[in-house]
Amino acid sequence: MAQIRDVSKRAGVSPATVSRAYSDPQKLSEATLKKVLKAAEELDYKPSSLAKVFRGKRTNSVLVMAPDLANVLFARVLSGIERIAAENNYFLLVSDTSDNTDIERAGIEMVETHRADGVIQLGERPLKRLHKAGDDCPVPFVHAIETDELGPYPTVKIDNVAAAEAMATYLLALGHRDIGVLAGLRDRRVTQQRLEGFQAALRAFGAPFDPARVEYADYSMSGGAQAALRLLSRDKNVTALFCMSDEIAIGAMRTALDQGMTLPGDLSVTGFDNIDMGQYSHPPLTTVMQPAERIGEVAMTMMCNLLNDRAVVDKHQRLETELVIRKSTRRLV
Amino acid sequence: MAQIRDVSKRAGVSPATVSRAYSDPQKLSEATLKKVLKAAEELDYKPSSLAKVFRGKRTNSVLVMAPDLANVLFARVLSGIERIAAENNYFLLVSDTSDNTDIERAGIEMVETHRADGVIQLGERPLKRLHKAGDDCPVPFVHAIETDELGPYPTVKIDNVAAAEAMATYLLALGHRDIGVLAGLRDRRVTQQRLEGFQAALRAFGAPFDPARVEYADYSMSGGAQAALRLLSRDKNVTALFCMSDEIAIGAMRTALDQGMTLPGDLSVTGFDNIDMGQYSHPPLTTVMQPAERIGEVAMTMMCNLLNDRAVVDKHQRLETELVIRKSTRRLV
DNA sequence: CCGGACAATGTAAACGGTTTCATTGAAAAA
DNA sequence: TTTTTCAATGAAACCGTTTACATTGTCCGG
Repeated sequence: MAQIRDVSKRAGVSPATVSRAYSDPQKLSEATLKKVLKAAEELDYKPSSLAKVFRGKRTNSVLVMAPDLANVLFARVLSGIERIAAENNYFLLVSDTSDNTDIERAGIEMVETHRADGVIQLGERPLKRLHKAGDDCPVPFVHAIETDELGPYPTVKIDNVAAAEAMATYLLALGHRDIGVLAGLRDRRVTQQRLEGFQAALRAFGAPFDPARVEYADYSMSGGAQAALRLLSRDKNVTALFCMSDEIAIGAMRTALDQGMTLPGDLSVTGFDNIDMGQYSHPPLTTVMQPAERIGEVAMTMMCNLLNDRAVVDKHQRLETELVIRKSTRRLV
Repeated sequence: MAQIRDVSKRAGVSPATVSRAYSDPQKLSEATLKKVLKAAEELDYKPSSLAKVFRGKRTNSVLVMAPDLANVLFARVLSGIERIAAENNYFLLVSDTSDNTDIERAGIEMVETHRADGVIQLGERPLKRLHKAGDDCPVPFVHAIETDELGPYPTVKIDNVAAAEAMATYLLALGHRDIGVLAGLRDRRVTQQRLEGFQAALRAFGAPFDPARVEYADYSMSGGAQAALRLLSRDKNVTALFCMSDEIAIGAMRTALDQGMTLPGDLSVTGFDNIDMGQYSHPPLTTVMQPAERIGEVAMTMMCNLLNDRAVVDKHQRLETELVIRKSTRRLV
C-alpha cells in the first residue's frame, strides 16, 4: 500500500503538503493540490486512518454496550444510534454484555486505552466508577433506556412510571379491578418503576394492590408464557394482565389461548414497548409505545456533543410515550 | 494518563522492559516483572491499545455489515458473531448498510485504511471488487446468509433451495395443490432460490406452477400482510400459503384472520427462518429453522482463521435446516 | 581460566501520518 | 525602492508502543 511519502515523492512535494491536501485543501494552491491528487490517484493511495487516529488521539468510534443484541428493543435503539453515528462519521463498536460482569471495566477501559472515544450503555448494570467520579465523568458516557438519573452523565429514557400509570389507568377505566401483573426481571430498575406506576394508578382509583398477583419473568415470550401459567392457574379471578413488555404479553396470550380462554373476552392483556409484532399478534396488542429508534438517536446526539465539548443541553431527557390501543383489551361489563 | 515511559522511569527500567512485562512476561526475571507491575499499578498505567495497534498493524476488530440491524434474523446472526469475537478478543464494528450504495467501497476501505482487519457481510449486495480479484481476496472477507458461492471468499448459509423444497414437499404431502407463494424481495438471491426449491417440489409431485400465485413483498410483517391481501382477494382457491419468511407469514395470518378465515382450517400457512415469534403466533407457525446464531458463529470462526493465516477448511459451508411443524398447517381432506 | 552460549535488559528505529515552526517569495503598503 | 504581510510550502518533531539488534553479565564446558 502506497504511503504518504510515496505520494509526496511522486508529486515532488513534501509529505506535509500531501497531508494538507486531505485535511484542509484550501491551504494549498490550485496547482499543487491537483498535482498531489493526481499522484495519489495513480498510486491508489489511501491515508491510513489508523495512523491519523493515533496522531490525533481520536478514534472516531464509540462503544455501544447492549445487554442483548437479539432483543428487538435494543436492536432498534442500536439502529437509531447507527443512523446518527453514520451522519457524524463515527463508527460503532458494539458489544453484547449479556451476563458478563467484567463488562463495566471493559467498557471504560476501551476508552482509557484509546479504542473508543466514548461509550453508550443501554443496559442497566451500574457503572460504579462513573458514579463515584462525582460531577464529571472520567470518560464521555451516555446511559440510555434503563437508567436512573443519578450519575454525572446524560441519560435518555422514557418516564416508565408515568407510562405504566397511564396504561394501568386505562385498564382501570375499562372497569378492570382484578389485574394480574406480569413483571419483568425483579431486580431491574424498569421493572420497579413500572410496578410503581401501576400501583399509583390503583391508588388513584382506590383499588387495593395484591402482591400475590405479581409474577416475575425475564423479558421474553417464553418467560411471559410461563409466568402467565403460574399466575392463571393460581388465580382464576383476574380479568386483565398488565405485562411489562410486549414479549411477555405475547407469551401470556399464547398461554391464555392454550388454556382455552378467549381474548380479550375472558382476559384483557396489555404490553409495553410497542414492538412491530404487537400489531400482528392475535389479538393485536394494546401497548405503550416506546420510541426506541429515537432514544438511540438522542443518545448518539448527546454523545456527539460530549465529544465535541459542546454542552449537552438537556442532560436527562425523557421521551414521550403513547398509549396504543388495539384489540387485546376490552371494557368489563 | 500515565505512559510507558513514566512507568519505566519509576521502575528504573527501560520502556522495552515494561512493554515486555505485558507482551511476554516470562522473558523477564521474576524481580523485574514484579517491579514493573508495581510501578504500573501505582501510576494506574494502561497501555494504549491504539498505539499498540498502530505499531502492530492489527486492529483486532472486524467490520460487520448488515442490511438491517432491527431485523431479528440479522440481530441473531450478529449475536453469534459477537460471541465468537469476544472469545477471540476481537471487537466488532457494525454498520447498518440499509439503502446506502456506497457501502461496498466503504467496507473495503475500512480495512484498506486499517480501521478493521476484515469484514463480514450479511446482506447480499455484491462486492464487485472482491469478485474480480480472482482467487485471492484483497481483504479478509466472509459472506454470510445471502450469498452465492462464486466469490473467492468463504461463505456460510443454509441450502435455501433444499429447505424450500422440503417445506413445499411437506405442504404437498398434506394434500395441498393450490399453494400461493408470498415471496420476498424479487431481486434477492434468497428469494430466487426459495422459489426454485418450491418449484422443484411441485415438479416432483407433478403439480403445475402458476406464476400468478406468486406475490412479492419486502421481508416484513406489513409486507406480508399486504401481499396476502393482494393474493387472497384475487384468488379464492388457494388452500395454503408458502411464505418466504416468518415475518411475511405472520403478516399474512393477520390478513387472513382479518378476512374472517380460520387458521389452519381455511388456509395453511408456512414460514421461514424460525424466529422466536413463530412459537407464539396464532396459530403457532410451521416453518423451517435457520440456525442464525450458528451462522454467525461459523462466519466469525472463518474470519478468525482467515486473519491468522490458518486455512479455512470448509470454504463454503451450508448449515442444516430443519422443518418445524407446528399448528399453522393441516392436512387437506 | 577462557570462550561461547544464553538469559536479561537496554537502545533506538520503526509504524504513517499531523502539526508546529521556519522559510521563501510575491504582493501590498509606505 | 524598501519594508511589511501573508500565502504556500518544507523540515522535523511528535503520537506511544513494539521489536530488531546491541550489550552486559553469568554460567558452563573444555
